Amino acid sequence: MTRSPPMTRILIADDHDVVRSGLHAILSSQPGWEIVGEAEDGKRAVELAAETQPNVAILDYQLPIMNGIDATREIRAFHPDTEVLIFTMHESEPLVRELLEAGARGYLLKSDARRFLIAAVEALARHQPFFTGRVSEALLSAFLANAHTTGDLLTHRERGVVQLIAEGRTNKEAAQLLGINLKTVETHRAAAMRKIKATSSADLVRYAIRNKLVEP
Amino acid sequence: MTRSPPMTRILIADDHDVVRSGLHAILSSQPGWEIVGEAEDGKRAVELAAETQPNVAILDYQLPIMNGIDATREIRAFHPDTEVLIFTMHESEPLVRELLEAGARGYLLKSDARRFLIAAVEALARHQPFFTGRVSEALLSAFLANAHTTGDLLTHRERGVVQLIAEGRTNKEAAQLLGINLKTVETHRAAAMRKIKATSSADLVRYAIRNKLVEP
DNA sequence: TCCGGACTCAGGGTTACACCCGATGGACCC
DNA sequence: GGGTCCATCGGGTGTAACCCTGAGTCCGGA
Repeated sequence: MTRSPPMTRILIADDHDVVRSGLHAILSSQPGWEIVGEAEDGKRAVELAAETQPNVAILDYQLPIMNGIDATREIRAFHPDTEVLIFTMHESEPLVRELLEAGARGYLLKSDARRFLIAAVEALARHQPFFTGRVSEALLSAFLANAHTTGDLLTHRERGVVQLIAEGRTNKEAAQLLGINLKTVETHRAAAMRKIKATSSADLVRYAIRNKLVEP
Repeated sequence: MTRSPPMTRILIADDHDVVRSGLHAILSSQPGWEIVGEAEDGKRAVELAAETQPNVAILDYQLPIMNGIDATREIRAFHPDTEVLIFTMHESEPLVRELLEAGARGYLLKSDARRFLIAAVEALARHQPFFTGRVSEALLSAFLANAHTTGDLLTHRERGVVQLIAEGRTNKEAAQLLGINLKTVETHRAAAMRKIKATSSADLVRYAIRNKLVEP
């Protein structure tokens, strides 16, 4: 079943189907490239990555249910051979830091897609980093040199909980989606609210929007 | 040069080339449909509309240089036969009002693209309105009938309550600030959430941010 | 090897909110 | 002068959220 030139297997995750169509159209025209899955939220992306074992996973940063950072972490944890290309609208350096820490090795702005998408996937398939915008490999090496410049930001779990709450989920729903106990969600939520100095759920939602965890 | 079945001539304007690729892939597979131009900003969209005289212009709302509303106005002013389909990420009622006023007759959410794009273009090509999401033809006719009754979905009191809640106040605090009873606040809040179809406080906060009642 | 942080879960209590029912008074309008 | 909408207020009930404390596992760094 395997062919002599190894296929580049690609997974696409974006909540807008027109973007998925666009990526599909651009990528599938390349010889030797194959779209092995399309997901519309982060949770499904992780599942599909487990099923299809792609070489490159192209993830929108703003994904429902599970954001791009957490999805990257999950994918990289269980399938280190899968390289993750983050595909996003915005440029934010704290964001990039967290993404690199999570294991992403590519960062492509949507406005650069047509020019650099092919090159980005080629680079990732060779396990080389690829960046557009102000992000550069220098940032990567500088980042990897001095590790823990991350301030008192939220932990992975806390961020995931905050996102779900900001999307309108109740604590109980978040617990079900994350597969953990309600009490654990309450703990993470309280810790997050303490860290970001939020005194109400509305504060938490506004924080999530400012930090692009969810869309307004 | 003209063919017996009249072609549907389509103009695409979106600042993300991957979205343009997606639209192109979906639309050009339809028999009798032709993409006559692609623009990446609003100014270019107006120029291309003048050159190519499309039947349907698909405009992203968030366009560089000239936004979707102004582009719609220009296109409709000089080429009333060109119907405008607004293609956007978000749903915002004041936005829709302005767009309808500017002359757009279609409103399609990007998340609904694959399901409804074909139907939307078909409708527009027949000079019929098309909407997805909470927008409906009823809104259009009601809007065109009496401009000011749909003026604002929420009443003054409801909007004030929504704003305070989105700022992080509790119902009780809002009642004290407004000098009314807690039960009254609960009534207004419930009415507002019903009207804006919010099922959680987070939905309400995001609505308030979208409509600029509060800062993120 | 010890220590701290992250993640997990739990009990028990108080408060706030959601949802159901109801009502009154006033303004506007045909 | 009777709709219609808005704004105001109330009772009752159940659920969810919030607050505090404690405590176990696991992992990586000093």
